[in-house]
Amino acid sequence: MDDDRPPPAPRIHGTIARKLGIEIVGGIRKPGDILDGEIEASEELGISRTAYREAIRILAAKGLVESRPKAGTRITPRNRWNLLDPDILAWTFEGEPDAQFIVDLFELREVIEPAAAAFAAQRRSDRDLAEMTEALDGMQAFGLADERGRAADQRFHRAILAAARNEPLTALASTVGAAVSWTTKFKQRRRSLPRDPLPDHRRVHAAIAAKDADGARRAMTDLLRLALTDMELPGRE
Amino acid sequence: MDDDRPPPAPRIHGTIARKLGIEIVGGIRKPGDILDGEIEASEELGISRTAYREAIRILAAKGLVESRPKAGTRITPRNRWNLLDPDILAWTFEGEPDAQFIVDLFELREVIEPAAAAFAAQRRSDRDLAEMTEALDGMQAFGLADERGRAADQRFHRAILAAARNEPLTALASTVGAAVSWTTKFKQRRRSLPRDPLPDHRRVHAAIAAKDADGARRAMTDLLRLALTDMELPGRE
DNA sequence: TGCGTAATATTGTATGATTATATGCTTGTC
DNA sequence: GACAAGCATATAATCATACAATATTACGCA
Repeated sequence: MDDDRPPPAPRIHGTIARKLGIEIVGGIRKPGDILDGEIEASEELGISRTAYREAIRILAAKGLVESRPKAGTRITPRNRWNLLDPDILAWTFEGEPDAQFIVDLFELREVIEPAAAAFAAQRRSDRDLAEMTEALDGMQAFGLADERGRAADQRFHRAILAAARNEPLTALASTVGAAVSWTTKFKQRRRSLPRDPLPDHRRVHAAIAAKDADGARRAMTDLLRLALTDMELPGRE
Repeated sequence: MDDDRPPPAPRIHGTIARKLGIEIVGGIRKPGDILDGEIEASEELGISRTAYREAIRILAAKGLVESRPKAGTRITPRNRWNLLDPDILAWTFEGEPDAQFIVDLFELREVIEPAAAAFAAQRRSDRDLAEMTEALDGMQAFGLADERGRAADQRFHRAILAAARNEPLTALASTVGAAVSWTTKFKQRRRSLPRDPLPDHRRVHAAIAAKDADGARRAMTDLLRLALTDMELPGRE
């Protein structure tokens, strides 16, 4: 089921798509803007028109741009963007994401993850639980200052979504993962790691292990609340 | 903010991407399968290699396939697919979606929409409310047997998500919309329209109008429960 | 049997030419 | 002066072909 195949080496079209994507979600290019023509743009980038066009196709597939003959390729309004697309999310955090966006993302997590934890408590297999345990141990062993520790953190949350046995829900894993990784990055930038997040995680784990759905839901809600307040972000409005 | 521009005329790469996409999500082509080489495939379809490649780029952007030199283009495992992508969702419902998938989608709605309704009750503008009112009137005027009535139904749910003032949440609108439209289609196929769904909707509307967050949450939960039981789908497992 | 190495099939990239499309202007009409 | 119809044209869409890069596979060697 897992694919241990190494990720393909980066190709030009992907590289360009990423570059343009970052510029778009980062606000350097705004909705309504019209990109340069294919010939001009590809020359400017020093690549062929073929590669450039394929990059545009990628962006169009994610709803970032829309191109039509004679009119050119223009950036679509934000509400047409597939904000939950893993690449778009990654590109968003490549730059300096809007504070409100992070708050929104956490709000979404507070909707998704407690429910997922409750489902997971009911439906988990022993293998799911083992995966969570392993991830938690990884967090403890390395700490969130270490890259491996952060990866374990993501693995924990991902394992819960997987254990919920709901495919569309699982598809949100990358969304959640993006928020998770940003959290710790953000906190470390502020040099404020006031609280050890591990006990919160252990409580969630224990509830899922005990197949206590309501407990898992509550524990996950607490975990998220605390994580958000730790970030000391401005509230809504 | 809305874009009243007519949708671009269908192009070849989009058409082919759609065709292949439907075959993939429909299970005709399975994860691990390797597609024919570019030259062979494009000849078979009667198109140029360029157009075929752009179609593949679209599918790759949505996580359906992955191509590498010498190895060919292969269909990725399901857990890599962006199931929430609007196109993938549409393609899924183009064929005969798995019953379990529909159940999962409703489960996701039961997580998302009640929370969205609660947020909407707190944050809605008068304009949001007017949009919901209009949509509801449209449902009543045309009924769900009419295409315009179904469109109004989707508009209602979309308006609630929009009123929740949370961008990532709003991005799930197409996901929810797909489930909404499928619901009525499914029910009508069974020739069973046992209950008028309008009162359920009115209750949600009233709670949001009154800025009653908890009431909105409950009303939406009820609405979804009833809609699901109406479909008479088999339960989990 | 294992490892290194090279042959080779396949995708990736580049270039140039042609076609189709919708825009925006121009013209004509009221 | 405003508006509608029609056309010229810029632009993306498609096609065709050639060449480069890459990773798999098979082969040969230790």
